[in-house]
Amino acid sequence: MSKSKIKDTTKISNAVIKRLPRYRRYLKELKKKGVDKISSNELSSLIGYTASQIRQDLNNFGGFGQQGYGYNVDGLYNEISAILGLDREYKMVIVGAGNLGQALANYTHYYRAGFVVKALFDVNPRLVGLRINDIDVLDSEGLVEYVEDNEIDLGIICTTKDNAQEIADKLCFAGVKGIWNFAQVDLEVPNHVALENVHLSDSLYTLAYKVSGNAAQNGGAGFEE
Amino acid sequence: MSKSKIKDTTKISNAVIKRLPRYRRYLKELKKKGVDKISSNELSSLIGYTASQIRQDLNNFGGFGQQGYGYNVDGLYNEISAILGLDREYKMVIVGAGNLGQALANYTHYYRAGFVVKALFDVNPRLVGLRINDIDVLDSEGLVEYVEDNEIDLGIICTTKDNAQEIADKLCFAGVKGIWNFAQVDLEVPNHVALENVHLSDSLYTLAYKVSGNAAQNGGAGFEE
DNA sequence: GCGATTTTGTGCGTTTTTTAACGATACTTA
DNA sequence: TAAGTATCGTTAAAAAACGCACAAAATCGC
Ligand SMILES: NC(=O)c1ccc[n+]([C@@H]2O[C@H](COP(=O)([O-])OP(=O)(O)OC[C@H]3O[C@@H](n4cnc5c(N)ncnc54)[C@H](O)[C@@H]3O)[C@@H](O)[C@H]2O)c1
Ligand SMILES: NC(=O)c1ccc[n+]([C@@H]2O[C@H](COP(=O)([O-])OP(=O)(O)OC[C@H]3O[C@@H](n4cnc5c(N)ncnc54)[C@H](O)[C@@H]3O)[C@@H](O)[C@H]2O)c1
Repeated sequence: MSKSKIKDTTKISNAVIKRLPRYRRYLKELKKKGVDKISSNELSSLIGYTASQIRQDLNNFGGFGQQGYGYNVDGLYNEISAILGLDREYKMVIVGAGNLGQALANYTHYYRAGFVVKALFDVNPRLVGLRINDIDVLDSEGLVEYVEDNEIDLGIICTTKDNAQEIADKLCFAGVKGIWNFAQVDLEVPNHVALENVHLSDSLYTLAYKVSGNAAQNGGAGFEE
Repeated sequence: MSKSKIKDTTKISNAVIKRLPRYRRYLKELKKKGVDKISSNELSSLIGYTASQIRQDLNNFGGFGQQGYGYNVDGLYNEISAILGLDREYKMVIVGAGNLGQALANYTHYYRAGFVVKALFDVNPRLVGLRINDIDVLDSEGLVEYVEDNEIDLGIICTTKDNAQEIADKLCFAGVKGIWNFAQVDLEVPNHVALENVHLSDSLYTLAYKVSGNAAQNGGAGFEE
């Protein structure tokens, strides 16, 4: 499927990466609708990025399209999935079995996408021992050992912000490859560990800014980011 | 406090706005520690943005600092809070009282910050009638009327993606000023309604990208975004 | 099978964003 | 109070991101 042309994908800008999941979402919809092929122009009017940007984004990874034809929906979907690393399974633990930790554990879609929550961890003895969506809540004393023994790939931090750095340190020590952080704090992790923050409050405050008189109104079609 | 110099804040770039909540978080910490003043250089080594960028960002809104001194922590915190629109109260409803809707309703910090959840809405009769964190779960039949009657400012969408656009339409019709969307879909809203998306899956997939071999490693101190 | 048409991949100019440099200004201390 | 120092606000330069335009290549219709 992919051409033999070798691209250096080691320094793709963050802006490009952030758009990939969005491409994938639209391609998934198109697949579901039974659409076989799509041109950058058609994609553009769906997604809201310029056709030029779409072509340029995709070309960072390889020539997935064909002149005069466009892109094969199924093929492109698979390529992007592979680029994102979604063609494998990720073992995860959630640390902090409170509101958010439980909500994530109950969310079944990730499992289907290859993200498997193996265990939850908490310090609260009233939570330890529970089963949430068939996943055990374990005592966080055993976190490091569990992560090591079960070769956990990703740690999800859903504790209060005061404990987050400590948890992150433990997770990194135990060998996770990435951390998905929901605590409202910026964590320090070693270079070889990936970090993705979900700062919900920051997002809400951004919304407040847009709503309050200070901000310019969205002039366009409701796309952003 | 603020100088009389008039700035045109109607076309501040999104990149700047996204950094404001982060400035505010660090200033809050400094306040808590009893720090009175801070220079752009000191802030830089805390936050990880260049001192130059910090000064330029802040200058978009006014000259909050003083030469030879720096910035007054308390004053700057208040200025940024005001810019973000956090010096008022927002009335909110959550549509979709599932995992995520309940997690948000249970989260008490937003209340303190002026974001008050007035009601949850759901179609599921088994959820309607419940009280979550002292907030009623109402039948979503009455959504439009409730939003109109109670002058709700913001709608939070926590339903499945298939219903999200319909809910958004109702919320907009009923007069909300902004929508915080957690459904994995890009919504269309009128120009005068602000929209902020939290695409959790996109964030997770970005993490997968960074973890998978494709990505370049984070060369620095663990800061990003 | 061939010409008209479509559409990509890509070089290049433009815009946006970030970083650097520095004069102006206010603080600090002796 | 005045010299010296710290630090901002701002302008200029550099870098990054984006969009335009077009040649090359493949498709599609006849
Ligand atoms: N719930 C939300 O809507 C929301 C919104 C914005 C931000 N957040 C952030 O997400 C994080 C979690 O939020 P939440 O609402 O689930 O909080 P929560 O209080 O419901 O849950 C936190 C859980 O972490 C556990 N915990 C604390 N220290 C721990 C440790 N050292 N090891 C293991 N477990 C530990 C607690 O026992 C608790 O069960 C917080 O940092 C919060 O600021 C949540
Ligand atoms: N929970 C997570 O961890 C998670 C992660 C990523 C994305 N999301 C997204 O967030 C959204 C909510 O997730 P969730 O886990 O809370 O799902 P959920 O299924 O637990 O809750 C959805 C709720 O919405 C209600 N609902 C459906 N249609 C409605 C309508 N028309 N009006 C009012 N209520 C309606 C349902 O009855 C249900 O209670 C989904 O779009 C999901 O894709 C959730």
